[in-house]
Amino acid sequence: MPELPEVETTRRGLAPHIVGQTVTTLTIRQPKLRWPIAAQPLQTLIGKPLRELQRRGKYLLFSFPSGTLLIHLGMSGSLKLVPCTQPPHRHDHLDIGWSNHLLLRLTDPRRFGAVLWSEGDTLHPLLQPLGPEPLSDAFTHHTLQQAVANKRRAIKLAIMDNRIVVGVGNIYANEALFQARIAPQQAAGNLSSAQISALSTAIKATLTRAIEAGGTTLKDFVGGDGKPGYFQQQLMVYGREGEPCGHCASTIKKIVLGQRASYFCPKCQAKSL
DNA sequence: CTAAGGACCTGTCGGC
DNA sequence: TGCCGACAGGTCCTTA
Repeated sequence: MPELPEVETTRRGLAPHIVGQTVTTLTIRQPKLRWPIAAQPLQTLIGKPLRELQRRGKYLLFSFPSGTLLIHLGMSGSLKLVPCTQPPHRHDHLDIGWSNHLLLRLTDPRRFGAVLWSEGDTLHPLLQPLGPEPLSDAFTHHTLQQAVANKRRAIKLAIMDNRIVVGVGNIYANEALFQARIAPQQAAGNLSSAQISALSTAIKATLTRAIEAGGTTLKDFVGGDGKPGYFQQQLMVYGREGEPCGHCASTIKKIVLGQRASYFCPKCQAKSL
């Protein structure tokens, strides 16, 4: 589920309801996520106000006066606000209760997600190596060019590397490469500066479009089932092995790169060199 | 440095 | 209907 667009949609949906509210309760039902949820620092949040809700890559950052709570949704996580009387289901691992009587409920069947604490103003170690935000001015064709110069690894692996740019998951890596007409297995350092330019533009465009599509379900974050529908949007190649390309009608191919499914049009995204 | 593979989990789907 | 393997939107870590 959660690629950057969904995380951003989640942030926008939650923020108006909980920023400024005070934590009243904290319930950890299943601490075994990717890393164990540390109960001790979290319990000290009771009585504290949420100052801001921000996003860095796919991490949601809940800023409190004493530090920052980080939540990563992994492969299958989701957050929603529910009435404080709503009984939990099987995979509801964490509830944070607020002064407005809503519960922020973390659901994550596969438990690849994470709930972490960073004390005071310290940047959590997991955030330190992260590269630029794809939608910010810190990410340009120049920074991408520099990051991949002389690299032999496949360009798809490079753009999914958080140190080069954050938040580009498997779906959007495939889609952005299609838009930029670059084969996923191309050596990153061999791309022309025109190709790099097209790719950085495509990454921004693809993510922006997806966030806009996700924005249509913001109302569902309170009380509703909170399932954003942005992936209804037309995916040009992802999951379309064997289907005709929307541009040239060639058959979409699937290969595996870094153990992840990679889809591309062998004609539109022909390899060069 | 890079590449490759394993690890963490559950749910769903297709094939037999 | 039931069982089994393959696979899923993430990403860190170890090993070569």
